[in-house]
Amino acid sequence: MGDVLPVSQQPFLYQSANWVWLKREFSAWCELHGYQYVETPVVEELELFKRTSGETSDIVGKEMYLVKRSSGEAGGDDATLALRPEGSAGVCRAVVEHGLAKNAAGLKFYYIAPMFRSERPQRGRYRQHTQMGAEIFKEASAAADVEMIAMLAGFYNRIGLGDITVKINSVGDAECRPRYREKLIQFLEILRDQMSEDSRNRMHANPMRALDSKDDNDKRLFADAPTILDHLNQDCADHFEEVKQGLAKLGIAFEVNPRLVRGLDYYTKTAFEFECNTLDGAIKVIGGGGRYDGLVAQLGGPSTPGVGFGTSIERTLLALESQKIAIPAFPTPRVLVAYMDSGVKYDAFRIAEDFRAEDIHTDFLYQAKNLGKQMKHAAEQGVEYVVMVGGEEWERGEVRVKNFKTQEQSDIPKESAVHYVRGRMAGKL
RNA sequence: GCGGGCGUAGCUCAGUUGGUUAGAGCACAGGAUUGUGAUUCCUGGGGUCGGGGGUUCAAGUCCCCUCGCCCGCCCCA
Repeated sequence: MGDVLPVSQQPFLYQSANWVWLKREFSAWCELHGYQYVETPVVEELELFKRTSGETSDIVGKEMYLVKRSSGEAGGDDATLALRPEGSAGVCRAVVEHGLAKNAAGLKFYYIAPMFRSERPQRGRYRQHTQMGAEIFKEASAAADVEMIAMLAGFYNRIGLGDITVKINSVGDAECRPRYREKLIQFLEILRDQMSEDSRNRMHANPMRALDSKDDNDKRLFADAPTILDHLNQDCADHFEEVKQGLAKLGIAFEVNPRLVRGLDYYTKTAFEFECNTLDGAIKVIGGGGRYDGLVAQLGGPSTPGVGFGTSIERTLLALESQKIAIPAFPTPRVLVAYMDSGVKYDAFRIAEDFRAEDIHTDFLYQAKNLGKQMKHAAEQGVEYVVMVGGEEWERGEVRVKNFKTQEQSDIPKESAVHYVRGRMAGKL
């Protein structure tokens, strides 16, 4: 990502008002569903990600930023730490470390946090991206999967994003997936010499991903490949069935894609992705997630089911931009308190504080040479009222209040200026 | 990680076969206008020409390296 600044010439993606708004919307939506905020460190033990994401995954294999310990620390110069490439592993680690899975039921967490992957950056794909995610622990029921999908769909809907396609799949579990995997490798072996080099390299490390090849010839070759959905055991099949039925009952449209695979090895049963059709192919996926029933146990905790999702702020903003969805700008001041000369500057300052104490967004210039400058500033900021301090009326204990829209102005006792303006503003509504 | 394109003022860009002190528009600041903004006129501040090295009497311009952004892959969010 680049610098996120309150500058209107910045690209939409990097305007800070957009970020503030999106994060607030997400927090509010999660809290409405009973999720509570968590934060975990950016830097974790490298081993955590190796163990959870899978040694053969691209993320661990070539996209992780490695961090050396300081030379004074035990462990010396070895790069045994890493910048987190994804969010779930750290949250699971915290759940295990604090024994959270042992006592509370229905743990529901959300987070908004930067993730790091060492790749060649391009539009919609950054070395640092910010993920908004949620996780549910200790819930094996398919209803939890349904809530995750419904919640993310509801979030996009809440922020006005349309043209979203929900794709779901089941990737099986530790029992049925290896069986399918063997069968798939057998199928691919026969085509070995005809497939693309990329697919040949992938077929043993991650055969399910090979099926997802973009090569036209591969697509044709793999058309009749066995699918995971035909090889699920009873438990996984029942679970998937309930997810589909649950989504249907909630009126959430979805497509089943038996070739959908996620980039991390720890997923079990449900996997899902959200595509935004107004974005280009490569960056269409703006969010995704799935179930990870083995993850907590893998980290040394009690056997604890979990399901989660993540969505990228960057891609979500690109999606909002592609649909020309207006995001509220930062609020601008409604009142400017101006002063005639520096002798009354702090009197004006105090009056500005009176307005702010009444929750009226009020501006004040620290060093204004003359009233003209302050008027110009008021115009640029689009304020509704200017309160002028100084001159004859100030001697009488009054301030001059100017309605910037109508040009009308009148002198008001200084202690009732706030109530005067507030009354006018309220009357206008 | 692989292949390609682009980096000149805050922004959009110009800059000839290498040749004085790198320009324009917009934006910004000051003044005309010391109790009232939008027009106009005048003046001004701003640049490591992405960075480093090389060739040359001379480099924004040519060569090499590097960083950043963008595009296509791999992969992902």
